Amino acid sequence: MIQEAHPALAPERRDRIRNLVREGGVARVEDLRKNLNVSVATIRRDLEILEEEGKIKRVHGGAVSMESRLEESVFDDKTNQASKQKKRIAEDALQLVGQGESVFLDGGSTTLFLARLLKQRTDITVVTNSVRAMEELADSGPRLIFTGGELRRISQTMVGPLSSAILENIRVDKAFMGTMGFCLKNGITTTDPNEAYIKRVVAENAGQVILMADSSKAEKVSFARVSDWDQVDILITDNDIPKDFTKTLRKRGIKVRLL
Amino acid sequence: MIQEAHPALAPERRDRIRNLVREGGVARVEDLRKNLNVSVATIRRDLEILEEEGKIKRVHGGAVSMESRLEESVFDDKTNQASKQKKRIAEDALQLVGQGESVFLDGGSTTLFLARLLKQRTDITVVTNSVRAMEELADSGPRLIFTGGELRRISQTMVGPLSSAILENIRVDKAFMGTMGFCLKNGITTTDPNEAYIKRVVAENAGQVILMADSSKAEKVSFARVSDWDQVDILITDNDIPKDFTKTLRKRGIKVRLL
DNA sequence: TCAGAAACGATCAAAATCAATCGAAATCGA
DNA sequence: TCGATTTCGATTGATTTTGATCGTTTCTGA
Repeated sequence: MIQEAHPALAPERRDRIRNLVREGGVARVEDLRKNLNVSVATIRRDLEILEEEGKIKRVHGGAVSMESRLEESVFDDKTNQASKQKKRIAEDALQLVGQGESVFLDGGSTTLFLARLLKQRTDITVVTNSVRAMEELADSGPRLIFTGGELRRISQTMVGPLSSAILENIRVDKAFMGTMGFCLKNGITTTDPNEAYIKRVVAENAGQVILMADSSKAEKVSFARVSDWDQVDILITDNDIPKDFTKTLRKRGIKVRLL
Repeated sequence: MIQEAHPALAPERRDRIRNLVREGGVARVEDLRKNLNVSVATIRRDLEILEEEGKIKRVHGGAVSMESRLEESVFDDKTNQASKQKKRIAEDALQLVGQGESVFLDGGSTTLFLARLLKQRTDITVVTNSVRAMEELADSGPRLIFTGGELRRISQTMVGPLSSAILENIRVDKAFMGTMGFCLKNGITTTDPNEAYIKRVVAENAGQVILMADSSKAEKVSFARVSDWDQVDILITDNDIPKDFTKTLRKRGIKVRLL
């Protein structure tokens, strides 16, 4: 084991605490102590400071993160089976992103996982209307273009006519989309007409449209229609999807990737 | 001991320190000493100088870079005198925001304070190109329109032609702007031409332009010219600004609010 | 509700780091 | 070359940070 030459500098240590708390959503004092190799007293003092700065909130036994709504999803994700599915889908989607390409990410938890994976890829350009995806990539990562527009708080995405103003001016190689529901008869549907409209505009200006949706979304129909299947090039989903569903789509010329 | 050809020249050494600190985000005195082969006293003196120049921030045991990520923690340093000033300016600016108005906030620490205060105001519309301001208002608060465009990471703002595409389509009652420098002769200046361009577009489409800048920015000239004084309607600054500066501006029809 | 366990805050002493000072060495200008 | 000035390194006392201890508070399960 490498003997730690010097203890970490105080701000450095606090930064690490902050990240640990944020990544896990919560962190115990004891875990932080082991992780950073300092006494609990130091951890407590640091937590006190971070609380004053509003970065975390102390609770008995540890601290919870106050930053980035983004992470709260990860929080209830850990145990959640569906999010493991989403993560696998995102990992598969990552392989479709070629060198130097430009990609669009819409707002949704599945594409958010993909955003996280794309952080390493500085060779590409990411276009998104998702606040969370942007936050994920704000510090470092690929070239980032944000659509702007009016904030729809419930989904943390940018929507409306102003958004499409930018979208109409750009063209992406691949558009990665989530959805609330997809079925053979009604195509792709989602909850909000504004969201649907944005997705439609993007799809029209994309080289390929890649739909990322786990099988729980299959045969679900939501309120607002996004598009028909002929707009979709690739569907990434999991094995629990009905066999004949896959067959029909493939017959229509859509590539289906099962995980 | 190895015969060092020449001990590094002082400015050369400081440059190396600055790079080491920036690369690592942080650096401890002891490591710098070993690295540069000088005494700790010298390192300390150098750090002192670099801190005065604003390149780094000293902390117990070393220094953290002001030119990167960890800057953020310094950013909302409550004890910092300059940020108190900025807060006061923001509080004054808040009083200028009328019922139901639409306002623009640019990217800068002063306007960020204002964003924080505007969180309570659900009656207004906020337009911004600042990621941080958006994050501040993402959860709740006023109607929020984000300009979009390409992310400029160093300032965490949206810039470029795509940004102006949206900006040209909207009109705000009041535009609140920060700046890097302002002087009587050269008007308003900032570091980046892209930023400057956005500010200029906004100013043209705003009912009133309100400049928020503490007195330390007075008579400073930066690289990129934003606009002349005739674009500005109100300047909010503090009492340390030279008397004749105020007088001249008022003569030119600009309202100056001193705090 | 109560008792044991865990976590907490306050306090103090040790260690690390810092600021101030002084003298030596290098540099500069005449 | 000489004196002045600046830069550097070493020493010392002051300050800050850290870890350990101990009494108190909070949580948990019976």
